[in-house]
Amino acid sequence: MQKSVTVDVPRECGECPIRHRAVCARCESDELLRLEEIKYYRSYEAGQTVVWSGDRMEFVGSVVRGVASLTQAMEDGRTQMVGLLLPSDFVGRPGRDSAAYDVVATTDLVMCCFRKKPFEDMMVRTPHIAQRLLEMTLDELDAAREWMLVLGRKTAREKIASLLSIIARRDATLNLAGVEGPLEFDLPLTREAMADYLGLTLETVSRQVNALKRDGVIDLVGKRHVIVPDFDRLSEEAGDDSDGGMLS
Amino acid sequence: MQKSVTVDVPRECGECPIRHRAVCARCESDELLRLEEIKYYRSYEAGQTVVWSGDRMEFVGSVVRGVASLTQAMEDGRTQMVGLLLPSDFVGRPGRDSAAYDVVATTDLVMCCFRKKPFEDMMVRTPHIAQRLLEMTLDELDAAREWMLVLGRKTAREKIASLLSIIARRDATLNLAGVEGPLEFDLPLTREAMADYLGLTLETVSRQVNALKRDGVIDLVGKRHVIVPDFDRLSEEAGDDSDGGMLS
DNA sequence: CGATATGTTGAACATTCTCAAGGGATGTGG
DNA sequence: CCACATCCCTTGAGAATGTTCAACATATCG
Repeated sequence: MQKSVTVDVPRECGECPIRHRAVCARCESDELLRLEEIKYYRSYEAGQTVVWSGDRMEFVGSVVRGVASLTQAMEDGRTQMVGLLLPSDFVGRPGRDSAAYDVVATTDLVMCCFRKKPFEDMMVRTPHIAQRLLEMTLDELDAAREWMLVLGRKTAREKIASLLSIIARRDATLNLAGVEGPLEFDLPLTREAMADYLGLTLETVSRQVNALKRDGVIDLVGKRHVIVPDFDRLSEEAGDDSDGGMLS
Repeated sequence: MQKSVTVDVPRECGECPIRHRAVCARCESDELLRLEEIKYYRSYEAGQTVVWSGDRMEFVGSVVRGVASLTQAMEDGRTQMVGLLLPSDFVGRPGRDSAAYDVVATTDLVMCCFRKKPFEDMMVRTPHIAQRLLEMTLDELDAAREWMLVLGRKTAREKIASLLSIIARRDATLNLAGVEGPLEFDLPLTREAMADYLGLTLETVSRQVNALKRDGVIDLVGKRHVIVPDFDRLSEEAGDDSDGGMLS
């Protein structure tokens, strides 16, 4: 069942693909050396649960490759995704020892982990880490508030367009491409996961995705590969300021 | 128009009512002295806007008394509240110079302010402030994620119950009362503000508040004073875990 | 007093949900 | 290689929750 996943991640932080965006972004080379001593990699298959809500958090870490989601569930099964973790995002909360949310790998996933205690010790002695973590947490808070607008006030169609717009934008920044010209990316989420992110049902997601396709806002190759011929058009459909609102 | 508001706030941080919960909570007495040098108080009347989204942020600070809200608006007027700031909550983001949200006083409000630059300088030299700010930001992020569940997955009735439950809880902790026995508090929000918080219309808020009253979940004195005879009952109506989920 | 802000209530309507059925694609065991 | 199960997705029809629009109530304030 447990397919072995090849972990071709550089041993040295200097060559790490998320070196300049992750929690270690501000570290000097001597600080990196100390991080290297305590870091280790873990891999997960798509669908695997990384941490269960309520469980003891043994480690914190960064997403290196792949996508993970934070979800919250009610007893009756209603589920809301509350975070979409892309490469360089941080998982875990220093100073808390049980997880508040389920963390699930939505694609194959590689994480750079630190056992919690050594990391907390390092945080105290390494202001660069705490500074960067504060900055990242503030960014996440902004993203969460952006989502609150999506969840509370947007229509189903706008919600879908918003999600596509965010993924497209993050994908573009990760690949160092601008948002000019056509964008193209793979959806890292099933229709159900999109529904959980957007506070919709998967049927509504399916209908609205296909409606956007019919209207030429997006094009689909298969079910998951999305082409955005005109990013501004997508932004309009998302109800965002025409002049690309600057998110993260 | 600008009614003068009496500012009877202690000049000394040692006597400040939010001393142990605000961004200064971890400061030593010498650090407090330096904060005292750069702090100043500002008062706002209910309804006044503290900062406009997009404006230059001249200061950051803490809510000392009263309630403020963070709201985000779309061009067509749809509005979503994304933060409810109660005493001890922090306003402003160090390292950013224009406000991302409208900040509005929903009741008369007293803030303890620091001009942004001196505060940022102090943050660099005073780890206790940065540490506390990180902690508070992580708490806010948790609260935002809790709200995402409310916005995305709860019914109108559950949304109202959730909001009342949160206000009741924060009010109780501020007054050092437990959540045992009947709770009582004033709603610091109009029906419209509640609607903006919950992603509803004000009509739906009105109907559901009165439905909760009809069903004996709450009692009302006037339109704004709420009595909660049984907090567990309210939590159930909110769709929360029966065993009071520990929020903040 | 009239003007304004806040809150309530009703009836028609719309968007989204629910329930149900079915369509590929992939994988597995016979 | 086929039969079958499973996963993911699509589509339809009816139901339901919440919205919209409108009227009215109540309180405060100048």
